[in-house]
Amino acid sequence: MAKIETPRPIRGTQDMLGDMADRFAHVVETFERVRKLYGFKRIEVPVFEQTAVFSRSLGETTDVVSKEMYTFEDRGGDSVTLRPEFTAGIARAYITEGWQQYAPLKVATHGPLFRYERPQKGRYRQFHQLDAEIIGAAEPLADAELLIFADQLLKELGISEGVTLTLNTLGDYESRELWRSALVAHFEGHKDALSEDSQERLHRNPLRILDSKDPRDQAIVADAPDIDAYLTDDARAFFEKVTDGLKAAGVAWTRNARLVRGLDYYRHTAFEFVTDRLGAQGTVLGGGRYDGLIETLGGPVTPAVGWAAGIERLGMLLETAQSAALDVVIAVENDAVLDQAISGLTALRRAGLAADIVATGSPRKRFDKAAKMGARTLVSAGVGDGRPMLNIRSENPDTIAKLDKLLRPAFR
RNA sequence: GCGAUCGUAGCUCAGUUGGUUAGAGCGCUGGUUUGUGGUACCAGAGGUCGCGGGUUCGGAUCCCGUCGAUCGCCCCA
Repeated sequence: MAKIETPRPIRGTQDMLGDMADRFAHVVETFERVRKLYGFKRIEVPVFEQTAVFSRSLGETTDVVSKEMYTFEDRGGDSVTLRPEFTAGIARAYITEGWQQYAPLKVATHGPLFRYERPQKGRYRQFHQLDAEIIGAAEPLADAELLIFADQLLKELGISEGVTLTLNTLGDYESRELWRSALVAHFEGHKDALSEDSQERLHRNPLRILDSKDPRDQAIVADAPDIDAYLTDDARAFFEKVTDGLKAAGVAWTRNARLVRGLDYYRHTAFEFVTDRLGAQGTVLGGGRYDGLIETLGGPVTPAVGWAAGIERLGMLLETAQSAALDVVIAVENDAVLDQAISGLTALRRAGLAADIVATGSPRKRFDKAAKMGARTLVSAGVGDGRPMLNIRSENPDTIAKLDKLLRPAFR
């Protein structure tokens, strides 16, 4: 017989057990709790969509569309794509499901996303994000609320230490175009001194030169114009109202005039919560206002703003894993009382206690094995003088009384 | 797509300038205490040293290739 070869996991996917899985669950549970405090409705949207949902919304950045999406043909010959982000799918649902009737709509979701990239620290091909959006709200108050929500989430996760909110405005359409022209003019003037990558970016995506890591670009970037000089009065007023909201809520932030978004449908607010504790992947939560997107997908002109956060990255920042500790573990030291133990175990669980049983392997070793499981209370079940015996080991008399009441009937 | 580092037991890792039957801890299985015991003691199972080729009397160790992992570049919706 030829040896059966076990299929390997797909590159960039993860199997989680123990510590990482506990961290993951804690992030999601915290998000679900906080999102309700802000009145965000839970929604579910498909994991895959017609490719057009994403290719149309991502538009010009052809690299992303052609190389970095999981796109394939289904049996009917339709091109489908595993969602690489939440926003486009939610925007599509907003249009096709008639959610316009609920505008302004505050929604939240979480789940897996897929991007065909080389994995590295905090970057996977199947990864997971939390997502919050406000659709149909043009006021800066919506931006501020989303940011205050994000801030509270990070604080409740206990990871706000060492994480800073960096904020910028991309202005309205007019401001943005003026700024872009000024930037291109500036970089054209220093074209020869730019890195090869940035010379390429100059044609494709000039705003991206601003966050180049190449030291040759840094000096030129430092002298590049900020958007401030090009903001229209409306755009300036909008940004001020967002920051006023943050101030009123006591949310700290720093201006990063170099923070940009590659896609044209982004307007006004752009933000990232960043840390230096995750290697090259410093963004923990990011988002912005995308007033142009829904129109791009064939919907009505609809203002919207949102953010997403990597669950894995948030999990990595948690101080300690919140493992689900057992309340009780029962060591069955004699198989003659196995039925009694199962009955008692069931009674514990029905009473809402987290309980488990050790009833396999050498009976003599079961007690030690149970002790290693780290339950709050250890119970041994055996036989003494020919009768079932129960020993509840706890320092706390109340605990003993409570467990005895639940377990004793099974052992009579 | 590019670069650097790394692949030895289920897991975490030792393994000398190349030298004879490849090691530890944890985990797993069994045994020991005539015992109400808190991670003990003893033993066992488990490895063609990622895979393929080369150099050599001899390769886990050196060289080449390949696959995989990690971290970074590009990209970052």
